[in-house]
Amino acid sequence: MRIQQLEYLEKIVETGSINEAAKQLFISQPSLSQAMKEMEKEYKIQLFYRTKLGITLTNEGREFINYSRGILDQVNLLDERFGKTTTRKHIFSVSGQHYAFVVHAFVELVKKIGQDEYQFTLRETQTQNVLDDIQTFKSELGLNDL
Amino acid sequence: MRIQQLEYLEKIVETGSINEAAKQLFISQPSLSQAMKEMEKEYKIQLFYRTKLGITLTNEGREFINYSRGILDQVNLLDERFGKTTTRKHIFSVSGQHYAFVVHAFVELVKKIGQDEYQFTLRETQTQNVLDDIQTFKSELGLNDL
DNA sequence: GCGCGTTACGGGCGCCGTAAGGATG
DNA sequence: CATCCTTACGGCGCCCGTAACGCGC
Repeated sequence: MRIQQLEYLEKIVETGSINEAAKQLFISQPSLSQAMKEMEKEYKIQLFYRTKLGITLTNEGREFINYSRGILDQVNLLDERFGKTTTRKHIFSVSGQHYAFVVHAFVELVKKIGQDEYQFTLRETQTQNVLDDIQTFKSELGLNDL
Repeated sequence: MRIQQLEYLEKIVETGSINEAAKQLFISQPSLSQAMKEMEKEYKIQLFYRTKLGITLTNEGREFINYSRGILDQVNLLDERFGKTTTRKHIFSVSGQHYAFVVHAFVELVKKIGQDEYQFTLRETQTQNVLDDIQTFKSELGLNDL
């Protein structure tokens, strides 16, 4: 079992959907699905009922995530004490309209640079908001189709 | 950070030596050394003072291992609840005199079979004890140079 | 057909082992 | 020179991404 898998699980429960969780975790949906399968196999339990409207936890799954949170809480304590997040990160933010190529390029950038030194933010909004974000220095980069 | 790395750290502290810990963990000493370096780099801390007589924890290292134990305790709770150890494992034990080739073959076996279904034990002792172990069914296999 | 999750498969990175190096008693 | 740890380097396994599939609305 990897700590990462537990974090994945948390996100899935939070969103109620493997698809949505995968987007927020910046990984592909099959990878996430497989990661959960691995844990289910490792502990020989079933975590979710898979339905067409996302997923719901089984009773075992509910119990499992309680233990999982105990672990993640301890991990967070360690990370906070030993400066995983204490060092102020540089910020790089992009505001733009919703286009697949924007999201894709942004994800690729995040993966290439890594999140050790930078805090990345992508804001998907409307034309005028993009202009405002740039004018107020809320984002470093704006994309419009004007 | 991997849970495995924390378990490695525990063993090193327990034995006071990277060399000895590596033997007990069935991994090579450089691998273990590298695993600790990775954590030190990840959190930008120094865990040990490396001396010729093994290692000793730094103050930061002492604090780190306290957090580490908090995590491992939670992990153990989960493992115990979800049957990592509950299913009784088959036992395969070997008693023999201390020979490098015996240790090597044993380790290779453990790696090949895996520790999911079997509980492996290697007893290194003297000729008579080997005979006793076999006679009392304490071990399944004995090796002597008679 | 669209949206959800799964299965199949190839590639790249990371962990481990072997070998060689450095330091200290 | 013996012991302990580190550095260098190659291989294999594992995780992820792309692609194709199954299934229900």
